Amino acid sequence: MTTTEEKILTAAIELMAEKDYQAVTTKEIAKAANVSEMTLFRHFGSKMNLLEAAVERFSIIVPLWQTVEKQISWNLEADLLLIAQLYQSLIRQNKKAFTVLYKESKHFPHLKEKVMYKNPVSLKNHLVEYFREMQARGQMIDVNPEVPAVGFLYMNLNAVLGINDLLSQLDESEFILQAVRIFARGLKA
Amino acid sequence: MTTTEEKILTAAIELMAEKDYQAVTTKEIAKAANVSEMTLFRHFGSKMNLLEAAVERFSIIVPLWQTVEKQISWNLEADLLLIAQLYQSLIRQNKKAFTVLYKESKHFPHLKEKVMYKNPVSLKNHLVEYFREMQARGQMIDVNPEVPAVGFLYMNLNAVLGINDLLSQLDESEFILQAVRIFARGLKA
DNA sequence: CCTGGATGTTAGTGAGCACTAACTAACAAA
DNA sequence: TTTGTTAGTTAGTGCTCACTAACATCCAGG
Repeated sequence: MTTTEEKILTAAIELMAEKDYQAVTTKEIAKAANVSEMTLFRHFGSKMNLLEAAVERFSIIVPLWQTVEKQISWNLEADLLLIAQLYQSLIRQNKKAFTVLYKESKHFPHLKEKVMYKNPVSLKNHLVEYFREMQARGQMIDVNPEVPAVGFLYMNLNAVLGINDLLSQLDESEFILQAVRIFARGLKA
Repeated sequence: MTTTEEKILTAAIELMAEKDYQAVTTKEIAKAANVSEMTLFRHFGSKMNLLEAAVERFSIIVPLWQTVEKQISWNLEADLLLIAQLYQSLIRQNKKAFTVLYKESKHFPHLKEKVMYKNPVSLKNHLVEYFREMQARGQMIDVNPEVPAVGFLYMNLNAVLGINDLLSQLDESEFILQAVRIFARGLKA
C-alpha cells in the first residue's frame, strides 16, 4: 500500500542513482512509477522539485553517536568496530541519495550541505573527541586526532561507496573487521 | 602556443568535471575554448567522440611501481609513505578525468576499465605482493594482505578526491605522513 | 445516485540541443 | 597565382524534453 507519491519518489531516486540529472526524463520516471506523467507534475510541479524531494526523502540522518555512546567500552578496537558498523549501515541506507548528491551536488546545494556534510562532519567531531579522551586515558598514541578520524571515515565511506571492483573477492564485513583491527593496533598506546 | 585541438580538449574536460555529460553543451565547450562550434565538430565529429578524447587525453597511466621498486627499502613506514606520495600525485594529475569517469562511467565503459580499473588494480596487486613479502620476512603481522592493500588505497584515493571539506584544517601532506605512520604501526610485526 | 478529488489520456507548445550545409576569410606552400 | 588547409559565420533541421491545457474516467463518502 504505497501511495502514489511514494512510488514516484522511489522511481525517481532509483533512476537518478543510475543516470544523471539531465539524463533522467520525467516520462521515464513516470513509467517506472507506473503513473502518468501528468500525475508526477501535479504532485511535484517540476522535475527539479521532484528530484529534490526524492533526495530528501531518502536521506536519512541518524543521531548515530547516541547509539555509540550507549555501547561505548573505551576499548579502541571494540569501539571502532561498533562505529564502523553503524556508520557503514548508515551509508548503505543513504547510498542512492549519496550517489546522486555526489554527482549532482551543483543541483542541490542545500541538500548537499545537509546530507553529505553535516552528517559525516558531526561524526568526525565526535570521533575526534573520542580519540582525545582515549589519549587522555593514555590508551592511544599521540597524534593529531583529526588524522585517524578522517582516515577512518574515508576508509568506511569507500568500503561502501568506492570502486567496489577493487574489493573483488573480499567479503565486506570481513574487510571491516580486519581493517578496524589494523587501525586500532596502529593507534593503541 | 596550444593547438586548436588541445584548447578544445582542455575546455571539454574542464566543463565535464564541473557538470555532467548531458549538461555540457557543445556550444559551451566551443565558447570556453575560444573556437567556433563548427571547428569542434570538424575535429571530433560528435560530442561523444570529443568527450571520449578529452578523458583519454587527460588520463595519465604511469607504471608507478617501477619507481617504487627502485626506491624500495623494505621498511614498512618508509615504503608506504613513498607509495602514498606517488599514488596521490598520480591521482591529482588524473583528478579531472577521474571525476568525470566516476560520474559518467556509463558513457565511457572502456575508458573506465582503462583508467579507473587497471591502474588501481595493478597497484593493488603490487601492494599485496609487497605485503606478502614483508610477512615472509617476518616484518608484518599475519593478515589477509588484501585488506591493508585495499584500505590503504581507499584512504589515499579519498584524501585527494574525497569530500575535501572534511579535511578542512588538515594539511594534505601532513595528513598523508601521519596516516601512513598509523597504518604502518598497525601492520608492523 | 451524486459529487469531488485523484488519476489518466491526448495533443500540443516552446525551448534547447546536437549536428549539418553552404559559403567565406586567412594564410601558407608550391 | 593557384591551391589546400584550417577556421569562422549563418541559417537551419530535426529531435527530445519539460511542462500545459482540456477533457475523460474512476471511485469513495454522503
